[in-house]
Amino acid sequence: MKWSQTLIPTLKESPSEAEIDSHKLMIRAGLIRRITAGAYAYLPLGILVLNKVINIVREEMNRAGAVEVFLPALQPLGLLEESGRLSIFGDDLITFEDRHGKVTALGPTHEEIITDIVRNEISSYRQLPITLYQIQTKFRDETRPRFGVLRSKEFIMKDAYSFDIDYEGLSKSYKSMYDAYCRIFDRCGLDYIVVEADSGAMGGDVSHEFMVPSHVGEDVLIRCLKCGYSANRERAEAAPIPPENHMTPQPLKEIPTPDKRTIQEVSDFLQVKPNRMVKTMIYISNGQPIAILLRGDHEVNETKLTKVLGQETLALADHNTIEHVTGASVGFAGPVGLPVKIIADQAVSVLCNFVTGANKPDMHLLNVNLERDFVIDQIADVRYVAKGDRCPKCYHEIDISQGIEIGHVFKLGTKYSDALKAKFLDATGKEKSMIMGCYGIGVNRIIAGLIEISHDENGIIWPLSLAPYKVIIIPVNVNDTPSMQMANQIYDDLTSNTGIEVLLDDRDQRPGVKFKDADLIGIPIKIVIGKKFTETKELEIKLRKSGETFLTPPEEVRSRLKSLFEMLSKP
RNA sequence: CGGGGCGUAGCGCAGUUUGGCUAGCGCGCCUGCCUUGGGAGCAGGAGGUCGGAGGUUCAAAUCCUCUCGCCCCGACCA
Repeated sequence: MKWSQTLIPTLKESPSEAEIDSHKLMIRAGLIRRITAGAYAYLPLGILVLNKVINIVREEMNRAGAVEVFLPALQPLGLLEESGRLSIFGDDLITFEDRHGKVTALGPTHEEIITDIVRNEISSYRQLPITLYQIQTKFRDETRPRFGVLRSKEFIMKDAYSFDIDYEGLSKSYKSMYDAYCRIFDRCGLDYIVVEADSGAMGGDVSHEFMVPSHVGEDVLIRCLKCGYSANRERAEAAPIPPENHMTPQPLKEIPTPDKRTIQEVSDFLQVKPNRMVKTMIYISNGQPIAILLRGDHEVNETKLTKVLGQETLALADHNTIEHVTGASVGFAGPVGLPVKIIADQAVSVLCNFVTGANKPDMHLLNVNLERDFVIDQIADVRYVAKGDRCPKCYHEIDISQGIEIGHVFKLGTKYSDALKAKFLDATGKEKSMIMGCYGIGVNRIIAGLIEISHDENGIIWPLSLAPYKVIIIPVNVNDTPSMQMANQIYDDLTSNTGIEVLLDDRDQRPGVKFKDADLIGIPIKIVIGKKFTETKELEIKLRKSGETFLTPPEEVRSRLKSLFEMLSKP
């Protein structure tokens, strides 16, 4: 491609709408333009990269034995109702009413559609297992789109669904997808880590997330840098905190704390550290109020709590309920004398002489102790891992960082096949639910994630595998006939004889402009035709990443490129 | 949805507090000259419903009301 014949609108200045590096660079390098909040147009350079990613994904899916389909963006609400996810997606679902008054959704994901197809078309174990996938735009009315294509209202996702006759088969399908994901992200040049995840709204049990560590990531990574334990925030566990056996219980004491409601306020007022305090949170579970005890510096993990309670519905109690249950306004709840079921987090169960609310207005209790002052119904792990916690496997201090979620695999089991009645007859003629797995990749996020970890002050640094063009030819002076002839000759040769994607910067711009633009758009290899060519007929081949330069006579360009490609392809 | 901010040329911004000539600046764009190894220089030029609607006023980018859009923090989120 010749620069003058395509559209690569680079910007010298950073657009004000962008906050993070990948977003800024995608706009400055002319990959994308925002059309409205959470929706982006991909310009010529952007779609070239997008297609590179898609091709890699498609190749690896096919290699893993998955079969491609293409599903509609339009979805009837009925299927979502049938699976019970209409209310779960709620306002995230983008819907509209058609001319007949029928309400239709823009698909946020496709479990229901694919399951509907499979239940209609597959009825025998002889047709299983099968894994179907598609690469398609998904729509979600995110409450707050941000960071460019990292969180947008429409985004491209590769989603795959496996159907097996038993759990052993599911494990094989899962493993096969998991391995394919590793190959995909490796080929894209991403540094990623795999974490244990909770399956959340998807249902099912086993789940892994593929994350690119990055300070702009919206997901939390809990890792042990010693033994390799890794999990996401919902899933991560900490080693139990050992009991404080050296402390002797002190007499219980009531103390006035006028208008001190939050842990921080009480902590400052009483000069007691938050980790010596216990907060009492009133939840409504199955219509009944229950109390959750947490250390003052810890946060409740509702995912874990839901599992402990075995309840589908769980919500914080409203202020009226709290006052009714505790006898005091919000901020003064405590376990002593509380007439409801009490679940204590493990970290609370090892404390002595702690501070709690007194269940009286403007009063707290000092030197509260378990057993002596109140009894609990259950000890459980219901909190998020916090700084200072230790690894549950090896007791090394745990590391908390952030990451961008680029892929997620789930073992779903029969959640959807039961709900949607996707059944088959096994070899003995018995009807069974299909065993499902689902596997997603955020295609746009791969691009943004890659840029986050691969750029410098001059712009993007593409790996060979994703680069929109592998080589850019820069004739320093387009008005110098010999240089231009040389540039065209190499361009024609590479384009027609090697299949290497080449961009020829034929613009009549000063060299500085062209070098800066080449760096900004991140082309891995530059071929510069300039002073050296005029003097000695040599071309300069320069690498974007390292800045290394090789002087090469024109007839050796192809062989030089070949060896450089080999070098750059190595991880 | 709560809090904060912004909307003036393709991009980045000043001007708005305290209303007042033809609405400015940098980058980009067009023409010419000159220049050609890291975002050159000179000269000339094009480009604006000041987000939109209504109002106050002799006069509105500026004040008032309504409205639309965008960004940030939080809540939310496979």
